[in-house]
Amino acid sequence: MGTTQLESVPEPKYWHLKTVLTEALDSEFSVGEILPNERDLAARFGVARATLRQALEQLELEGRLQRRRGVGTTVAPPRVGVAVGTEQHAWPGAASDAWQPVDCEQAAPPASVAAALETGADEPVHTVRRSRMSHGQPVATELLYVPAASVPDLTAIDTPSGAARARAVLRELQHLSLESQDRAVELGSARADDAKELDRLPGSPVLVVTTRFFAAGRTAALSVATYRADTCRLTFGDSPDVEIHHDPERRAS
Amino acid sequence: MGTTQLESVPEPKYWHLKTVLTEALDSEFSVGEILPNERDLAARFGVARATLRQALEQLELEGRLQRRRGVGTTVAPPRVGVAVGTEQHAWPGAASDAWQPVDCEQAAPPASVAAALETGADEPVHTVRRSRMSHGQPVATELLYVPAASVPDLTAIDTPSGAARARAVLRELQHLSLESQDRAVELGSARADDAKELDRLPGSPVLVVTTRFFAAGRTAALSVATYRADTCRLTFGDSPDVEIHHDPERRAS
DNA sequence: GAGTGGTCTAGACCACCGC
DNA sequence: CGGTGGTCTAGACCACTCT
Repeated sequence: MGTTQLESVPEPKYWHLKTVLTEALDSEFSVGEILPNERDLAARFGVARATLRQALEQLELEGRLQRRRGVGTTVAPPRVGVAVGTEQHAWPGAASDAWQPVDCEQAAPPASVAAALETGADEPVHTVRRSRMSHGQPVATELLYVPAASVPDLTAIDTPSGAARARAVLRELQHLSLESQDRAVELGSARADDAKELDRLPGSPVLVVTTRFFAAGRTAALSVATYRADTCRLTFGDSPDVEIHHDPERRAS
Repeated sequence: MGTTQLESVPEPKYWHLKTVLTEALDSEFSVGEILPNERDLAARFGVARATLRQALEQLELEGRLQRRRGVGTTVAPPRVGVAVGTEQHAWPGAASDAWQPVDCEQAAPPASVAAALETGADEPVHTVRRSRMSHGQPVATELLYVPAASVPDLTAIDTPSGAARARAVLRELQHLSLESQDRAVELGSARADDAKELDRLPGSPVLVVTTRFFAAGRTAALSVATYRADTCRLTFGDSPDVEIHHDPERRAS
């Protein structure tokens, strides 16, 4: 008797808040517009600031909002499509692949990288840093690991430093014939240095694209690219210029 | 004078906590082991429970931990590689593509889907639900939108319902010749129904893979697949069986 | 300096699981 | 039922940006 519990599954406040805010964003706000600050918003919805923030966090994760400390919260533009699968059967650095060489150092790679390269822990590896821009904003950073054995003609003498050295490594790489490659995408959180370069806070969600390049029966290079998950949609198709804008958090059909 | 601020950039507590916990996971714990509960852990580290949870949340996002309400926190196994790019030039449903038909209904799709299908809002669309398992665990759910025009021989009469109807739609799809396809990956948060099927809470981070199938100069089908971001690594390469286990949050080199 | 988002606290209660 | 993680509160202070 009595307890006709139609409210048996009360959805969390932050979830409901997110729904309300999503609808407001769709109907009442335009891209770039700044929202009221968190204290005001929380008061307006009658919740604690922490609860409001939980909703904002998810909306930022979904690419709907952009928050910047000291500035405010703004409505984010639709995610940019970033082509990741077009350079099939081409070495990194070939014919302008949207990446910009930044730096290069020869050092022992992390253990996980050494394992993937199937190389000894003592074998020297060139570590090339590159970055990628889109619409004037940095969208990705990359660490490209190239075993010294893959670029035998490159001596320590004739490689100056910094970007020039990075370009030299990439140039040497073109001499090998690429047999195949291998890609994987997973979710990660930004390291401190990547976060700085991507203009985000450490720990921000990122899409990590790991690519292995095979040549001469070996893993000739390994690329670990870190894309901003909030602003990027990685495209793999034959026509990378399309814009779908599918809502990652869509309402029930 | 005095203030020789070598501590000028104090890293947040939760960040430091995460580092400590990561190292502990690497050295002192094995897969499947259960951690102390959050209240004990927080007390042990001398922080508030909310602060500890912030660290745990990131570790779960990175696939290092698995938390389940009412049960506890356990050390997660390495992410499973899930092949996403092998069915090149093949229709969904062809020759066992790891997906299992669940359901099918004929309804008006969300606006964003209708736009991607370049179909009128009034044109009927078959919506096939499928799910994907790996290692006995559900890893993905999919909504496959097939405009009625793509499967003209399928009448409402001879399609029973549920999984059988889903299979019928997939079977009819094979009659078209697939011209090309298009893929995109982005971060999203799980809808309530997807979350339930993936054994996660609503809002959990997911990788949304949107695939468009082209035939006869049209978009003949649209697939929106939702993968658990904490447990999955999407693989696109020619050899999907490899295991890299690259640490998404790796320490400085 | 004023205003923003980011971090942190010490509590409370709830929803869920397994015994 | 007891124990777990999930939600929520009402504060406080900090780091940052802009003016």
